[in-house]
Amino acid sequence: MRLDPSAILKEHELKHTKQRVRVLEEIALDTAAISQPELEKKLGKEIDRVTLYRILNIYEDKGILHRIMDMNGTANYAICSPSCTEDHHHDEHVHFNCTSCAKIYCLEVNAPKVKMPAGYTAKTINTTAYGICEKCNSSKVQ
Amino acid sequence: MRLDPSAILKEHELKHTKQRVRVLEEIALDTAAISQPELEKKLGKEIDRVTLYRILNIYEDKGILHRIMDMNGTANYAICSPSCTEDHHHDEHVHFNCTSCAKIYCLEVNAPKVKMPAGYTAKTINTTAYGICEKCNSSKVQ
DNA sequence: TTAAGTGCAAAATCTTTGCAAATGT
DNA sequence: ACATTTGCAAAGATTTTGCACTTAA
Repeated sequence: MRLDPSAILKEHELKHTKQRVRVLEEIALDTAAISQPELEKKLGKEIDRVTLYRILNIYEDKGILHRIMDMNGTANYAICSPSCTEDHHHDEHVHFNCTSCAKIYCLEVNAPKVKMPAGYTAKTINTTAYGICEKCNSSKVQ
Repeated sequence: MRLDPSAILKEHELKHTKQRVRVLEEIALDTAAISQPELEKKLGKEIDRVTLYRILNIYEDKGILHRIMDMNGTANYAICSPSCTEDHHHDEHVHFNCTSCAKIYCLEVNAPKVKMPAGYTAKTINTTAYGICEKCNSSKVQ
């Protein structure tokens, strides 16, 4: 995964602080999206809870992270593809939400187009599959 | 929309109370899903906030309502199709979330199938389109 | 009659806001 | 040096829990 926290911050005209760098590092560790509670748990000693809220919000606004809500209404974050901008998130791939480990994966599969009924104009479409991920499937007790 | 609150309650072996009936009536008023805060606002004088939580949870467990999370992590509820059971919700149609009025519509369009990568087994797929709904489009100021 | 459901109070969480101190440019 | 960012405290909102009172069967 491409990741140079300093470059990303500079590119978006954000001040370079150790908290902001740590958040990006932590999120980049895994290809799956990470939930906010998980981030809190991992960074809780280094970063104040409120600061984490603010950093995640800024990152989402700037198009650095995209936010995926899971079934429970919990926010999950993943690094945006480089084509994401402040105005538009290109997260139109399929998400896979594992019902066993709760992780959300961004699959390399484009979301299929859907025909809208007359009068409805869709701007973005979000597709999320729920099931068992590869890791959980292979570690399954038979 | 099919709706006989008493019959639904009986069918699922739930006691018939006026609060439970009111919740079903209120949700059935609109074809769009209704958000929990909206329900609270409408029923707040008749039903305690805590009771509403409990009723909505039971209804979801029993397969009477299905819950759709919106972008903000707010729960929205719609009446399930009659084929929904306690074990499995058949809400595999497309949802349309209007970014103007915030309503969520259950469209009569089936969610397209998506091919999963090796190792991933999907149980259900959820597709949500974001955009402007028919009502908002037609009342739009030019 | 009695098991289940409701409402109220209160605890536990989660999220936002205000402000003084610390930090990056 | 100065504007921004952070951490803490506290307010606000949401969700859960416990328990006495009420209600449906």
